[in-house]
Amino acid sequence: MPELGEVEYNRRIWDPGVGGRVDRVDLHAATRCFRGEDADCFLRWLPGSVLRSSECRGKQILFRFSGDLWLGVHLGMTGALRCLRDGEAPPGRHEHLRLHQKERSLVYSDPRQFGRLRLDRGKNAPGWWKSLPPEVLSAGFTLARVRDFLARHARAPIKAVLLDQECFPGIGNWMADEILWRCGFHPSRPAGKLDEAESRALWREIRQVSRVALRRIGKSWGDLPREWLFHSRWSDGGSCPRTGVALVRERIGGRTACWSPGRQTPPRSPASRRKAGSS
DNA sequence: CTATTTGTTTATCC
DNA sequence: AGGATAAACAAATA
Repeated sequence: MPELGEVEYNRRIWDPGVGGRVDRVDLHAATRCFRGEDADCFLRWLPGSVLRSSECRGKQILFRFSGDLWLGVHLGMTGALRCLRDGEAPPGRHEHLRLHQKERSLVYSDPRQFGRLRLDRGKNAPGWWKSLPPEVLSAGFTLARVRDFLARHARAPIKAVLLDQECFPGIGNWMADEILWRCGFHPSRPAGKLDEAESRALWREIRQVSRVALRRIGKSWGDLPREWLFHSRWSDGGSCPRTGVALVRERIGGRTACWSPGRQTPPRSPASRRKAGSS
C-alpha cells in the first residue's frame, strides 16, 4: 500500500539495522523483483557490509551500505519491509530478500512482485537515484514546474497526470483523489484546462496532502485526519465528508477514481461555465 | 469463474 | 516525435 507516507514508514522499519553488519543473505533470484539485476551481486557484495543510512525520494528508497553499496527498493503495489528479531521468524510466503544481521533480519516481501530491488556499487549514489525529479515538498517543486507539466499533458485527465512520478513523485491513487477532492476538480478534467488560480490551488493541495500524509502516517492509514476523503473512498456506499452526497467511483486514466458529485463537477458542460467561479 | 487492487513498464495507436 | 491509452505483470480477495 505504498504512497509517499507509507514508503517513508517502510524505510524506517529497517532503522534498527543501521550500524549492523550483514552476516548472510537469502534471496529468491528468480522472482520478478530482481528483474534487470544480477542477483548474484547481492550474494557476493552484501555479506560483511554494514548498513549506514537510508533515504526516501517519492516512492523510491535507497539504503546505503559500507563498501560503496547502494540498495534501491521500490515497493510496487504490495511490497513491504520487515525487521524480524531473533532470526526465529520462518520465511514468509512471499519473501524475496532477507539480510541476516547478528540480532535481527531485514526482510523484503512482496506477493505481487511489482516492486523492485536493485544493488549498485560506487563511490556516489547510483545514477537512477540522482536523476529523480524534485520532491513535492522541496524548493525545486515550483508552481512553474507544475504549470509546464500540465501544459505538456493538456489533453490527459488531471487524475492521470497527477499519478505521473516524473512530476509528482510519491503521489499515488488515493493521494491524487484526495488532492482533487480538496481542490474541487473533477478527475477527468483535461489538465490543460486549469487556469492560473486553479493550477496554484493544485500545487498547494499537493503539498498540503503530502505534508500531512508524511507527518501523520504512523502505524496505519487510520492515522490520517478523520475528515479526509480517504476513509470513505473504498467502501461501497461512502459519502462525501463535506457534503454528505454519495461518492462515485469510475475508471479514469486506467485507475479507479473516487469523487464527490456536485463538489467536483465534470468537464464538458460549456453552459455551466458562465457562472463558474473557482472553488 | 469474474472482478477488484494504494504501481510501473511496454506496446500500440493517434 | 511525442502524447494518450490499454495491456501486461502476479497473486490475493470478494
